[in-house]
Amino acid sequence: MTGVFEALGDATRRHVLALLSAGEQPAGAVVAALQARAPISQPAVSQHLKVLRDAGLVRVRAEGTRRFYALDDAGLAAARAWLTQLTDPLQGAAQPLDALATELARGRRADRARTDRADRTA
Amino acid sequence: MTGVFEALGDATRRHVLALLSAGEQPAGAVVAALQARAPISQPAVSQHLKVLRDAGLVRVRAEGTRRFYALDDAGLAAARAWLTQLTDPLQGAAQPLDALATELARGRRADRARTDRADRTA
DNA sequence: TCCCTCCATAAGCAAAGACTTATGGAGGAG
DNA sequence: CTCCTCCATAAGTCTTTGCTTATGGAGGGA
Repeated sequence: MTGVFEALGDATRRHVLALLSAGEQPAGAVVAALQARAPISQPAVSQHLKVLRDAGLVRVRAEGTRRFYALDDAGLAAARAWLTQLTDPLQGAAQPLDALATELARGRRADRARTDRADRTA
Repeated sequence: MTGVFEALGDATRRHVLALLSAGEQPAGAVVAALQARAPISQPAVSQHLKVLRDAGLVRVRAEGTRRFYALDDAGLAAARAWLTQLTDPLQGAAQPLDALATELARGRRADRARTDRADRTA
């Protein structure tokens, strides 16, 4: 949970998150997607994924030799909560409900997720 | 509007935003508050305020020789919107309403030092 | 077994950025 | 006008960090 905004501060990492918003993906797919946009090496992407992991913004699931990355609501909810609290000081109680709602939405989408294009504003 | 998350990526700048969440403050007060925490020079704070300004996270109001800084919902709403869109792709239409709601809350709080707030995201 | 693919870590480098001191303009008080 | 306070910008230093190439472990297929 440390360094959530530090992790979000990099455009490449935000692009990774946007990619994963389309659903769970193996590290190799993330590398390929980023390289389709700008030249970047595999280790560089791996390092970015580590930062996102340490920040609690993504989580990994190992399957054979592949590592599947997906968004993690732990960090995302933390970031949203901090921003919300900035303007709405006592929104603390409503936060868990909001987190639950987005979690449900994410899980639903993850089921039918496919190799769509994902190019959100970064 | 460019560089919202880059601006949020620095802990000192986030501390400035937290300070301003208590209400509008002159630059000098921000400097004093930060120096009460860790040694930092006045120009350093001024540079941080510039970054926040360029990111649309704060706005300035000149009064005599003082510059009063306050939170700006332009950047804050943009950040929240990006995070929300990451997990809830279809929330695009509801976003403006949310921004309006927090804007109203902010304005109300600015009038009175302390206020109570309820509901939203039922 | 050997090899090949997938991915993470190590080490070094170069660009970005956060900090410093020095300076100067703008506005109020005397 | 003169001085003094408040604040922003300039210039330079030093740390941070994002990138590279090199390497090696883990797992699957032959």
